[in-house]
Amino acid sequence: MLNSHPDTHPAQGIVTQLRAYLAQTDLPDDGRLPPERELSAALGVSRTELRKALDVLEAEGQLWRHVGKGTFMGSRPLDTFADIAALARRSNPAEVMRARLVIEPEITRAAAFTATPAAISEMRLCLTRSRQAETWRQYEGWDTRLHRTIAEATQNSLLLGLFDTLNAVRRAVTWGRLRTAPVRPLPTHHSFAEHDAIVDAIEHRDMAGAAAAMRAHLQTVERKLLEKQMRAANED
Amino acid sequence: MLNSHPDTHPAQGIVTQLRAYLAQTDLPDDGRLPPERELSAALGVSRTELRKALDVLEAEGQLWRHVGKGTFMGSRPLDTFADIAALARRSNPAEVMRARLVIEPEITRAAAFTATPAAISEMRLCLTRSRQAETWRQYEGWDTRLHRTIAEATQNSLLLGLFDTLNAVRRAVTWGRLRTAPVRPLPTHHSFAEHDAIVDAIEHRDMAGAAAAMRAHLQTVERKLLEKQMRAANED
DNA sequence: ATATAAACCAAAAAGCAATTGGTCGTTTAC
DNA sequence: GTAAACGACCAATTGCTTTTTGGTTTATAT
Repeated sequence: MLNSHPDTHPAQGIVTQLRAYLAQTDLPDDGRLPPERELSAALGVSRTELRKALDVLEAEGQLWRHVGKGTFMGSRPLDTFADIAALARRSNPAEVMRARLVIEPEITRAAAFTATPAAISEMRLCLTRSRQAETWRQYEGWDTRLHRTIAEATQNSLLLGLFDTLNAVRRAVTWGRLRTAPVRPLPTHHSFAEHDAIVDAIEHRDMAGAAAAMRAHLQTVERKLLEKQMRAANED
Repeated sequence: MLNSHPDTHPAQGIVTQLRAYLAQTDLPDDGRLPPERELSAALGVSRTELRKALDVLEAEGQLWRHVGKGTFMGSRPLDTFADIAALARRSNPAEVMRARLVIEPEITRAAAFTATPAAISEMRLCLTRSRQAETWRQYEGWDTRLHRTIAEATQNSLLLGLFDTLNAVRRAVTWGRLRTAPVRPLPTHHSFAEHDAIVDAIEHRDMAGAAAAMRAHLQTVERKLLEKQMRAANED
């Protein structure tokens, strides 16, 4: 009825019409444009033709669509670059250790500012349990839980998420054969005193001290790891 | 006040009763045990007393609980927070800002140590382009790229991945209506000088200075954001 | 005093209806 | 005759409500 003269390719005209609409219309913050059914009615074209025009713009990369979600301007948001497996593949133990040295002291510093008494007593529990551990596996469990409790104490779910990601990559990265010995942790294990120092600093709201203690602890872990690596290399 | 009294008599019996129940009962695959209300009825004890017993077992690390989920045997599954959308849903602009303040200065510090001349000249390019930006969208593009170039300069793919995660969450979080104004960035925009200071410090291998400059920059951004929020609130 | 029962709370889950891009079949128009 | 238009349907997704669940508080009773 309306376009009684199909002189040119009709789709092309609808594309320009759609471009004009997008240029002059205020889109919401997320760049979402109206659903196809509404838009086709607003533009006075059929949904079929509108979809052809949208196909063109999508091929040009100017918008992206998804069933149930809608149609959005801009480029499709890259989903989950935080793929643990991919990260672990690209990374290596040395990088993980350096990343921990960058991230965890600052998380500890923040935790010293925000930790609740409940969080601190949970840290103390981890200290006690890790000392009572009969196997290295148990010890590692409490050690991991201590570090995560510190991250939780920041009361920042995003920081906690980043910590978890870091932790997941740490476990996923191949640490070669340098694994824990089957003997039980000795009471002179370096981490005990270092963990105590960290929690003490947090309890005293000593932000600088907490960060320094965590950094010192991780540096010790790094050194021990290198020594193990050396020994393993010499055994070959 | 906490555990001055061992109070072995009442709770201890329920703990053993609960242990016996857990030993003889077939739990589902996920290790979930009945809700407290059912379990207390089944064991013939009050919920208060059952909860005391559950507290003991939880402190021992034999089970974990979560509101809305339930109570489960074993150790709490370290929920892999790699999902950007889930993180964004749990987080908020204030958390994102705080997380940036915790993470990015240290990344900048590390970058000051490892940045190559090529990386530094790319940072300089971002500075120039951001000054030439005609729209806020363009400016944001170069600003984002500058920050990412700094993260790349750490030459640590894991740190870069964590930065990307942080950045993705930042974009995914709903910033409400406080969006960029449609005017072009003024030459007196605070970020210009601050960005310069960051890159200068990196170029001079001044790790402490680079971290401080980044922290100052982010604090300015935070302040400006709060001002915007205030203004938006007053307009309502 | 202490334990109990009940009520309430917020987080999480489960269920349900509405929305939305994608697809197919039939009808309509020129 | 051919292509557009229309309608119906589908599955993914969202938004909302209701239910469940651990955690907390309050009043009551023993």
